[in-house]
Amino acid sequence: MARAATTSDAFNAVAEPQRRRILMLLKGRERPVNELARALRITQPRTSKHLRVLREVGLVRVRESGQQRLYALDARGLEPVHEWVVGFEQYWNENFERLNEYVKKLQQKEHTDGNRNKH
Amino acid sequence: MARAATTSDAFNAVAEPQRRRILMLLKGRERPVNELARALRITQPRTSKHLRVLREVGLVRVRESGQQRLYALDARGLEPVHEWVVGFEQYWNENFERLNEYVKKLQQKEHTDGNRNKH
DNA sequence: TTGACATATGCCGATATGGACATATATTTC
DNA sequence: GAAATATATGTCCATATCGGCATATGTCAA
Repeated sequence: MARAATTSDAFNAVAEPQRRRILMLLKGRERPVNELARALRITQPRTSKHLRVLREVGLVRVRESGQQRLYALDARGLEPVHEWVVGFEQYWNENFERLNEYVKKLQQKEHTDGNRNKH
Repeated sequence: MARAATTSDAFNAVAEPQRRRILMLLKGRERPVNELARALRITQPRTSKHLRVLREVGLVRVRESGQQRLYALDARGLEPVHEWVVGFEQYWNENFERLNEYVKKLQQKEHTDGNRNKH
């Protein structure tokens, strides 16, 4: 078996930088494929393929509008990613606090040493 | 060019389910490789390889302890992922609100129709 | 030194990837 | 119907992936 398919879940889908950019471009308003391709400066087929992945994991919806297909963000699929990563928020904050404490200790130590030298 | 290397950034690193589990197991306390392998029910070499990826993107730190190598979580690398996905939080909430509005409109319409039928 | 234990790495195989290109499909316009 | 436009898809390529297995490396203990 190789790597899990990108189409398997949102985690894999957003691992691709271009796809992350597509999702960001779709914030607020829906857009046709060509507009996305131009904005990303990538070919139209490539854009369509990224959109297909995003469609398959449910991060975008399509709407036919004449000749065009308008893609819209459906951010709900990002909730699992959000939940997962939020579960780590305390840990990087905690690390930050530990670092602060460490720096304080260092400063205290320096202070003590300085005093020792004076005696 | 093929798919972006998993070692390139945190987004790719956490796209792998086993690696996400490793990070979750490392919440709170550091663990040696074999313990992780047993917990995940995967082979030790596979575990070591996942840990290597996590090490290279800076999501874990290693500490030698005699025969063992203790891996510890370094969650700071998850901050970019957090920031990115938080930027979409409003959108799934917004969708939720839109759904609510839609339901309200439906109820209003039903109410109006009900009244119309009465006349 | 030898052996037991813990971990990392190298190689192989099957597969999925992202990109480029050509082309199929669908819609609008003339 | 034919041309123009918008999009999707199929094929080919180079490469990276994850997994298994064997094995190298490193550490401790007798």
